[in-house]
Amino acid sequence: MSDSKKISYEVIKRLPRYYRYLGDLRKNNIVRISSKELSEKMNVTASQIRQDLNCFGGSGQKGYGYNVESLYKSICEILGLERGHKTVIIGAGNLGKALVLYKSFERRGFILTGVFDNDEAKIGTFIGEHVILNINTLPDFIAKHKPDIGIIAVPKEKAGEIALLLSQNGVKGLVNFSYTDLSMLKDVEVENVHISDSLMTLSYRIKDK
Amino acid sequence: MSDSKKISYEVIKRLPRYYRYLGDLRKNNIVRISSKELSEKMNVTASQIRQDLNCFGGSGQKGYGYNVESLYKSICEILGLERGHKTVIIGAGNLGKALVLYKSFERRGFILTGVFDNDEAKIGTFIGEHVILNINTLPDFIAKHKPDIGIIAVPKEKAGEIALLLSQNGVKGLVNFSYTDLSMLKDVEVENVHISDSLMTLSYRIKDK
DNA sequence: TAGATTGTTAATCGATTAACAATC
DNA sequence: TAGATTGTTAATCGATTAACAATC
Repeated sequence: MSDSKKISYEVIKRLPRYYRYLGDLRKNNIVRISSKELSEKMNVTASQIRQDLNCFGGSGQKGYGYNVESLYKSICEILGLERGHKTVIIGAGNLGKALVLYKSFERRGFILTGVFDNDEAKIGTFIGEHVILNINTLPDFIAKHKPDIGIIAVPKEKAGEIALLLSQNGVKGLVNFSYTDLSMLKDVEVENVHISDSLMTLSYRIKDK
Repeated sequence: MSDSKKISYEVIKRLPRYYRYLGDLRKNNIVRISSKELSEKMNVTASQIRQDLNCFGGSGQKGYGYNVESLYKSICEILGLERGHKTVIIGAGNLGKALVLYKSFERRGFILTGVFDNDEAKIGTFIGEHVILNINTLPDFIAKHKPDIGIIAVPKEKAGEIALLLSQNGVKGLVNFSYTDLSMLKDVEVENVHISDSLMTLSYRIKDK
């Protein structure tokens, strides 16, 4: 019941992975699982699993393990996925387009409410069922629709400015795909997805092979 | 000079970020920088920077700091970026298409040599200048062109099979975009880019705002 | 009841930070 | 020389793992 301990970022980053594995178990109609069994599937220690899950109050049962369905639902709730976050995507280039068309976000409770660009040639055209809106109308749009999350898929030169615009208008979180850091911002949480960084890290790891 | 200490994954993951900041400094014709100045820009401790950079033998100079150009080049070499890794992209869906058209990879030394799909309707058509090849021809292609890195942008049901195919044919590293883990594989390094996970983590972080 | 498995405390391990002698 | 700043050792902090009493 104590939600008071601070949960480390390390733990939070692992939650989506637990959620994924539990989702699979659930689909396969598996009703219960022990930390030991799950640890073997996920290739982590059982001890870590018990520690992690205990950050959110005992969802297991001694001598039995964890109920898959109820643990799945708990994690969903802890992550705040049941709220149906509204998102906007800024940037209708190649990546932006791919993100608009990526249906899986919606399946996980993220609802795309608007797509924006500053290119006159693109504004008014469609990506799937989404019309591309003028970036100038973003403040009004946010005031009206109150999206939580902004997804930034613009060139790095524009990213800071867009991030500021979003946060100043009340967007709470950003996913940043541009090749720059947006960590200087107050009042907004930022998750960076730097695909280039992953490639570089991989490059290092395959050096001696 | 001692390359013998083991470098932790934590440090390796930070290298691309150093590389990015040094690249910016370099573009602005800044010649030298101290760990203190860099720490302020990057919002980390100077101590961490010195520790990190020292994993690879002293590239700094006491009383002076670090030479931007030479440190930039060192990190480039440490990451193995100067080798010009050949890549293949598997999956010509929305994400695959965006990745093919994403020119920045090439700028950072990753050379796209082939794009593959299993959809007859797509095979033979072009994305930019790249023709989509039949997935069945992948083993021959790898034997001939020897790509290092495979980028997996297929639905999760196919990902395991594709990963196995790539690794069995000698590809050394994988970047996995599909919503599943590919960590069970031997003989191949895997970097996961789970965009959904970032959204979920963000969802948690904005809960109380 | 006996067996299983959690929740949780204690021990270990590793990463980060602080401190400072070495030296440019 | 005096000042600056590294490389590196030592101290601290936090995360992971081990252990086990509690209990279903």
